[in-house]
Amino acid sequence: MGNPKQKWTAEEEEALRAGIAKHGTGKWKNIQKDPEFNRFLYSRSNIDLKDKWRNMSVAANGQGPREKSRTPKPKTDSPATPLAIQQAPGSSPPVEVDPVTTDVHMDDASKCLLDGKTASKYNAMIYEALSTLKDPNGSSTSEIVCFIEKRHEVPQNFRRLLTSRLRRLVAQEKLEKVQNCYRLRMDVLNGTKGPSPKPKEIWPRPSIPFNSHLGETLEDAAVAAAYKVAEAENKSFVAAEAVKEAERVSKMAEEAEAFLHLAKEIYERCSHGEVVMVA
DNA sequence: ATTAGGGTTAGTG
DNA sequence: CACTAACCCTAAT
Repeated sequence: MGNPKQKWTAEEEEALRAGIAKHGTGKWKNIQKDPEFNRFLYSRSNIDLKDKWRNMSVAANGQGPREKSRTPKPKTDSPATPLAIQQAPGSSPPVEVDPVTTDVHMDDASKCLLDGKTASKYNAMIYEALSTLKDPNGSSTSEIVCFIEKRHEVPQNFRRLLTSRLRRLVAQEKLEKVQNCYRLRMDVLNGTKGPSPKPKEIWPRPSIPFNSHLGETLEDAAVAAAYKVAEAENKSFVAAEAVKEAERVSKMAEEAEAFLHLAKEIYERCSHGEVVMVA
């Protein structure tokens, strides 16, 4: 009972970030066991780390906090490469195809236990409700609950389940949330759920809580070095991204200039009375 | 043994 | 009451 809820401290969060920078996402146990991160994370389980990272990711994803516009959509790195950072941008499919998008078939009889299929079932109900209600501004939780209750038998705590589901679907970019209302996303509806709005894969700020007094012991020094390496790796990754962006912008500039040139030429000719056809 | 992801609950506004 | 963050459960690997 003396265990209400242990809020994550900033130090723990930083340790987690640093741990991910060093070991990669998905290596929760490694991070947790790492003697140095363990100094901060000893009271957290690998599952706690995973959950926390998920929370941080979601917060950075949706319309959460304005500050954190980072989009760490981490994909497990290949087990063959112990190197920390080696993620190819555009290689992770954060939104997988949902097989129940249009399936609204559900017999009341098929209500068993809350197995893995429950989620899809609820998803289907939600899609059914939203696609029937067709409210351009979205439908509120209550409206959705009402709709579903009329058509299906639902458990007592359904509202809770539903809000949880809705939240998840929003996080998965399958639904849009405006105000307190939810609606289907166009790209999901059209089946154009292409690889599209894949946010850039930038790691969360790798700033690490360095101890100012480095090198007290050999171990400390080693740890400090590890931190440095992790940070450097992160920086190089971010730098690489920046270079790509710069190249893209410069290309755009080139194109714009060419366009301007063309416009000038046309203007020139027009002012000489020529008739210019533009394709 | 661990991880990923769905579900539950305490805490807050 | 709605929402979020921490915590729990379990299938899958």
